[in-house]
Amino acid sequence: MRKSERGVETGGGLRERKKRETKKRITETGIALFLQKGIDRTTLDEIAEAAGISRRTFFYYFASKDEILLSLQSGIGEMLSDAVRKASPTSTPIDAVRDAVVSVCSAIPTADMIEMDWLMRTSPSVQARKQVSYVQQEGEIFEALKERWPDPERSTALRIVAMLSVGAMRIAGDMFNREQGTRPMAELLVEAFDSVVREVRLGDTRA
Amino acid sequence: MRKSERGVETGGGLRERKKRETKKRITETGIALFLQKGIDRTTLDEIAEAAGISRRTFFYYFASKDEILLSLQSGIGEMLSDAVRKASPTSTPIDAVRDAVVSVCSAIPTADMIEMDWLMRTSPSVQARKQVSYVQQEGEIFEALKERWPDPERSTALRIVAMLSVGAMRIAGDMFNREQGTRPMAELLVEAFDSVVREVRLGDTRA
DNA sequence: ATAATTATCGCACTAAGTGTAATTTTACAA
DNA sequence: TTGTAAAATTACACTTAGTGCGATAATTAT
Repeated sequence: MRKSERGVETGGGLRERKKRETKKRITETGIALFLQKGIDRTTLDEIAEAAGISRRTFFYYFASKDEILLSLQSGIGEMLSDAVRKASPTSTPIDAVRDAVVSVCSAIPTADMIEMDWLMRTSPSVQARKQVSYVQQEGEIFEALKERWPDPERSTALRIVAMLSVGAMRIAGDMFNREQGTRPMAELLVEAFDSVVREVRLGDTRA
Repeated sequence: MRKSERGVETGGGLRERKKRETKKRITETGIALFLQKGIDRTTLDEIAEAAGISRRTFFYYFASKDEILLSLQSGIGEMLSDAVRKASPTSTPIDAVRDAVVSVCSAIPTADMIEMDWLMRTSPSVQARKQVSYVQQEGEIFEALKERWPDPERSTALRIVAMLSVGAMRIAGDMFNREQGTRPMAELLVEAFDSVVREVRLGDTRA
């Protein structure tokens, strides 16, 4: 009888589901507290208690407090790389990245983006790690581009494309913040990429 | 009589001189320990004891352990900006930055660079802060470029130049590390800037 | 000399993060 | 069903970074 009661649509076993739920609960309560009182004034004990776990268990899921935020941003890099790898062969590398970034970012609600953007800027340590993640993303984009356009002659050009792409993303992010999220990120991204491409005439890089 | 004994060539008062000496002593003993046992395995107590000060006094000079390293890198940004502001009006913006970076880096002994480079890569937190300093430098370079080429029409182009410059610096840094400091930084910088300019045809950006 | 700064220090405290070992929960097979 | 291996959760003690505060000693100015 227990057997029939036991998880009917348990997506991948009870254990993993619980784990996913716990991690999600920690993340959500953590972010909620961060938004309430700021990252620095939120202690791990508070997060643990609010999430109904012990202090020690927190470190079973995250290596540090900052990683709550970073865990949200992770996964985006992979989605981006995948999208780049599937890019149309007729497009320019930078257009491929642009389209990938736009499509990935479009899936994120603007409200969430504003919150994340605010949190990222409040704590210096998180801001520092964000920069690191930018560098990582640049590397991932570069690798994806190399797979899609495997001509070794163009390798340097592709690295520059990756650099400029991340640069455009940062420009768009700054605009988004400056305008308090009035305009959607996708729009700002297109603008930023366009201005970069225009200034640099990157269209020529192809073929 | 005391009056005549008192500081003859005290460069700016006894107090300031002592302070400078103490700060220098902390920095040097700190770096020495970092190189011996790594940043993470060096505690503040060890640094303080080796430098002959109390743990508390350390925080009178530095806000954190990492800042020992960062304090060395500080000042470079300013030198860079100054050099850019004094650039020849006939040169291309990116060439101005290139020359500035090369001249500033040429003043740093290769041995020191290898040490610093190694230290920066060992500790994650320091690495993160290094990325932040890159972003700051990009901003400073951008501001300097705008002063030198004040045409508002070109502002975006200058921001991209600043981005690409920092990118070239990072590329050169990676090469420097990969080659274990076999070739001088100045040479690698010239190469990196050249390849960036070549790929992107940045010469056209002028005029 | 005396008074005002300023550097140095000690102490107690908070909070992040780690090591270890015990305990509970889940998975799986006899 | 039950025993057992593996994984999740917890408690406890510990190290270390960093802060607040107040006392003390050294420098400087009057």
